[in-house]
Amino acid sequence: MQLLPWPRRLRALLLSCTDKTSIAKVHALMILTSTLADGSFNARLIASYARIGDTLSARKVFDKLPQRGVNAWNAMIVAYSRQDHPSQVLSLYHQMVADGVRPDSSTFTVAIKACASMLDLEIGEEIWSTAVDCGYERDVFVGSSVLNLYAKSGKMDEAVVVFEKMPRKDLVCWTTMITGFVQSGRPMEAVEMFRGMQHEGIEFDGVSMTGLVQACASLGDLRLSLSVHGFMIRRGLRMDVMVQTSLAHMYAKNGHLELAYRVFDRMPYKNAISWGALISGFAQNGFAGRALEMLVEMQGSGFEPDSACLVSALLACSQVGFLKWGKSAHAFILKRLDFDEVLGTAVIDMYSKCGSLSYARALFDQIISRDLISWNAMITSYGIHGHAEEALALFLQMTETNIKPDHATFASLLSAFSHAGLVQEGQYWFDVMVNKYKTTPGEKHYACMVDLLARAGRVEEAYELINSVNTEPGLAVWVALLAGCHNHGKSSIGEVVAKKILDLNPDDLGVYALVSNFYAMARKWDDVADMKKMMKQRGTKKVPGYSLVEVNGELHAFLMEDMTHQHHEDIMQILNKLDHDMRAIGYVPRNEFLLHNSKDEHSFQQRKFIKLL
DNA sequence: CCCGTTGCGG
Repeated sequence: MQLLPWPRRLRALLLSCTDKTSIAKVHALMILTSTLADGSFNARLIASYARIGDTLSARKVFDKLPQRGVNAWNAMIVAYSRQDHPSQVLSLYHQMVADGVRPDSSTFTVAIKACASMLDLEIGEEIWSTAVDCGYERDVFVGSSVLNLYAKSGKMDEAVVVFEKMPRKDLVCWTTMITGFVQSGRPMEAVEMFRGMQHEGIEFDGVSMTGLVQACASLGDLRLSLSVHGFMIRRGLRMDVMVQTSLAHMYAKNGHLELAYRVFDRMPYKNAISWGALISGFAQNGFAGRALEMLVEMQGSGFEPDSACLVSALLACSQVGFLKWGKSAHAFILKRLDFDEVLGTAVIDMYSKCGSLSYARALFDQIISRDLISWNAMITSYGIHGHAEEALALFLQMTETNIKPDHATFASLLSAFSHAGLVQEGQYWFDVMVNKYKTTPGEKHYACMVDLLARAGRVEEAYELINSVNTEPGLAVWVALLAGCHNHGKSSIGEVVAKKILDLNPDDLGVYALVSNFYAMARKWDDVADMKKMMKQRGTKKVPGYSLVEVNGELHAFLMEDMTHQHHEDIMQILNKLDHDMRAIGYVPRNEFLLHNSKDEHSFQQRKFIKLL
């Protein structure tokens, strides 16, 4: 065997080390031979410790070095970056600059990546400008890192400026732009970027394809999705877990659950995220039972659900008011997972939607990590349950934190006032929102205000409010106004509004029921007949509304004219008694809301639904 | 030669 000269043997030895003891032996050898003083070798030793995840030993070597070259600094910085410690990366970067060591391409790349992961645009831009001063403006690595910094900060227009100035754009640069556009909610531009990359003759890989698939997912265009899927099969792309999971999610998110399941079922290797893609798909498309079933199946297959899976499961429980399962999901989280903002908010939302407002509030007060959406969820909960004073109290408490209310916060607050019928308060806070918080009111806010005024019978004022806005209001606003017209006998405005609603051609049966009831109130019998006809046509295509009640951990579903419940007789008896008692204290039922159509088909679909649970 | 892009959730 031919002996290599000492330094080269050391390098080969270090590369072959896979555990701490063998690295320590080479380390000792380096001390003996004084090789540690060599800037390129001490960096390799640090990198070796870092590669096996032993950042602490790497740091010990680093700290003991008599003088540190750029490679030693880089090795240590990369070690922290690998361990996902961006703040350590930045602190070392600053120390290095203070020590008078000139950073290189690798240093800038990793330092800017650290800023991107901490969403610190300001420091990132500062480092970028230092990099430009040091002559790295045209560097692909530094450049792609900067693209990612802008992308993660939601500044895609700035990213485009940098991107277009880059003399050489490689696969990673294009991919960063594609995923950046997707994450900024601009999927169309992501698709255009992919086309641009193809046009430049740069071959795609699994990562860039994942970006394109995510773009398809958020566009929700089935034809595009299918053609992209076909394209990757034709081009023989190696399908790894990530690509397949993103494909399954693309179909699942847009309600094509059979297609999603087909992709999922054929995956040779699955992980918790793949399961999560399917569970969220079922939950978000109203298949609560299937979502929960999959969570159980997942555990049966030996996978530990992660926090995203539980968020979807909680959403499923919220939708059907399944408190028993929601509670066990909560218990699972306490036992196995850490509460973050998302998970905490999902549990709060579940308790609230399952009727346990006090549990929701107790949890809200208890969890440490609360962000904007957590506050919004809690304020919404009070609003839904009709507690406008509590909603306002919470809002005021929120203004004392450093979390700033956004458009959704005000939408929740205004909706709380509208549910409670507090007109003056609603108007006051609408004014505060516009003038103090400089929040431009959107569709939702106008819908709340119109609802608020219309419920109070101030239909003309509501109508004026709509007309004072430049943009054409959407369905929700008109519906709120028409409900007011119906309840307060305002025929003339109502007729205009009803026509607006019908022009929008909504696919919600309840909306047609409202229009029909309005016409009945206005004694427009021909229009009532038209509405009934239209509802009958559309009604057969839609699953009807139903109520779910949980008793002792079991869900019971109820829908019109369905007599399949095992305690049907008893329930009817109690309902009749309640109806009698209510009438006795002055309740007048509003029968015009009742619909009678295609009961047999509905009952059948309902039974199918119950089976899924 | 190292460094940059990477799938599910409120």
